[in-house]
Amino acid sequence: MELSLSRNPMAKSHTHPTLSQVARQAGVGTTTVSRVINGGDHVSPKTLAHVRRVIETLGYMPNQAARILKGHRTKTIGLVVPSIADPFFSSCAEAVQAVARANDSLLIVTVTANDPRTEIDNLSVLIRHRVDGLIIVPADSQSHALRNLLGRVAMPVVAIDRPIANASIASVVADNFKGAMTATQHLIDHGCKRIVCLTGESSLYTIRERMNGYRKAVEAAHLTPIFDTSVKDLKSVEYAIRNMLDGPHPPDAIFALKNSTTIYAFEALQKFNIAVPQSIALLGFDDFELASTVRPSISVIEQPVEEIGRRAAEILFEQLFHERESGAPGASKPARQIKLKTCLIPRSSCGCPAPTA
Amino acid sequence: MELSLSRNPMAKSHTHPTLSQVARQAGVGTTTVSRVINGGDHVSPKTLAHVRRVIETLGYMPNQAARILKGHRTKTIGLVVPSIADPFFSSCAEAVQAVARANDSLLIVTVTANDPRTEIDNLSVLIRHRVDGLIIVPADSQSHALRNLLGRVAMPVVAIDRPIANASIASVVADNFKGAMTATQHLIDHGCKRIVCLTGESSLYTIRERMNGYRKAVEAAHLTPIFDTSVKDLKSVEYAIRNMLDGPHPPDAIFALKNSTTIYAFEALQKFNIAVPQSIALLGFDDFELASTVRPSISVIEQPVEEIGRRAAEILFEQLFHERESGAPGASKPARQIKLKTCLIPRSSCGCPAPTA
DNA sequence: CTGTTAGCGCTTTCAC
DNA sequence: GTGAAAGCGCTAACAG
Repeated sequence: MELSLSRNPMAKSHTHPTLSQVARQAGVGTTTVSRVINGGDHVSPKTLAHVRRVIETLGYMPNQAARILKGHRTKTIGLVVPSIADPFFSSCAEAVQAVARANDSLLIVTVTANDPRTEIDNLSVLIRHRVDGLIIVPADSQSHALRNLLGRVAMPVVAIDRPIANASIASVVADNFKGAMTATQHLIDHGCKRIVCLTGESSLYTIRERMNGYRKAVEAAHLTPIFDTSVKDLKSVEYAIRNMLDGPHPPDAIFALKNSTTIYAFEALQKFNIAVPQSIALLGFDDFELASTVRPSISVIEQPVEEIGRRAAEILFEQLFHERESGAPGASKPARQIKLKTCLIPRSSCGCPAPTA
Repeated sequence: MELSLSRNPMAKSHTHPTLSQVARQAGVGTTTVSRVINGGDHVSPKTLAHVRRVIETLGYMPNQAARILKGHRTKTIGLVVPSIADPFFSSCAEAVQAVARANDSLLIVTVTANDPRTEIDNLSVLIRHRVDGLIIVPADSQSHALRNLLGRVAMPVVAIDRPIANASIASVVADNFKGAMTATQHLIDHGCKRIVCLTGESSLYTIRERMNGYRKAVEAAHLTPIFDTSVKDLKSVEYAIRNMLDGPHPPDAIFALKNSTTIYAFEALQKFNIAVPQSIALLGFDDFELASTVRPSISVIEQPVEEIGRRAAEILFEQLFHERESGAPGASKPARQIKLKTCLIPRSSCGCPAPTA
């Protein structure tokens, strides 16, 4: 130990001051400093003030890592999403971060691009960092590897947007099935008979659920389900629509199962000069910013995006809380599986009168 | 020490296994295990395989905190933004996280809602967590408190979107001034004489820069700058436009300085049945998803969003790298101040022919 | 190749 | 009220 250091603030200037440096500088024991930074109980007002001043002077900031090592929480939670740039997930993320902050925790975000490998990688990094809990949008609801990893890990996890099959892991998702059913029924109520369902990435849980909801409603009305799972980008949507138009039985409605598909369909319809909703009605799953601004305005099924993120985070911190209380990893109650209601927003593209708002 | 524990994997099941548990279980020293998890050099293939197996069995994951304590990097960087839900910042965030990942680091995101208090709070939490570096969108470019905090902190920082005044802190921003000038000039080239500039939050650095660019171009053409700094939401924009329309000298063009303002203006114009661009041309700063889909499509100045995030992150890791090399906190070179080019995307609303794309 | 040992910065008994 | 000392899980000399 070179005592000279303690007197010279410049010496290790590029390194953070430590608690013991503060202690030495203040002429007190490390315990006292520790007490001061943890609320200052059981410290005489005088020492308290003095130590605080030294802390201020040195610009001391406690090193979280050291605390963690003593077995405490890291005050961080991990959020694993397919993409941050996607408005759906970024809104979720915003909500999650708000709850995290309210619980005095930080949010670490990683993105998977829906790749299971990347997902596992991200998770293991987060586990190494000992995040207190995890919120995850599973790339593959069925993944074995994922279920195993999560199963053996000693921390609360909640899945959002897509549940994790067969796992006792809490989840918060939108009611995709019912939402799609409502949407389809609405189109049927408008008198549509040939409703085409444009899916996109039909391997995803959410899309499959929506497909099922659509099928259910269509069949209940004794109509024929018509799927197009080939669509992917603007080009493919244009191609698909062009084909239908030229076919023997052109559709009278399009139900698009995701945001981007809805927009592509809208653009294609616009390009082909098809009157919406007169010739073909359009309804999309998931709301988006300018849906009400374009002409005609686009009717959609809205998901409670922000609520999904918020609820998930709340459940996570609840679990964290119980875990602390009961010592055990609180697998006590069966994991909550929450399904949030969606909401039909009728605008013009389905045939409803334009909202006066 | 209760030796019994070491033999019984169930004993502390809800706690992560430690390196020494692995060592004991494998019948080797801790150093060996440490070597194994750090690449496995200088370990006999046999021991290596054996230890790996034990690690696998126990589901051991190294505790980052302990490593950090040994003076190593935390492999985390902090990103402090006004909001994650905002497409601009979420795109930045996505880019930053990509670079972080490429550098084997995690991204911690916190949001300030442009509140200086919250900003300082967030920063100090991040510093406690000893993030390796910081990327920040300063709420207030002028803030003293911010400059001080950042100045004394022992880690690289780069500001994005808005620089930090008077501070030797690297920054990556768009060339707002030139972008606005180009935009205004373009409107002038279209023959516009009375170009109204709708600002919104005129206290922000970016907005002020854009205002200056607008003024410069307008004055160069011997026209009169017309600002409306009052606009805030759809209502206020409608009100402002209504007023101008009813006034003695209605404008022939609107230059909106931010995304939401552009959209509000578009909606107001639509609502009042003003022909765009024939009666009033419209040009916005910052591109947005459906700008090309609405009718008329909206011309905008596009910012290299993704590049801003990427460059900032790259600079950060560069600094991190140099810091490690030279030991010193690498304030060697003067901080880089990067200004990225913007780009005019002419669509219909300014009077240009609709792009054929 | 492998193990022993001394801390990293902090919290926490347990004495004083 | 206050401090000494023992670790938390890991890495890094330094011996064998």
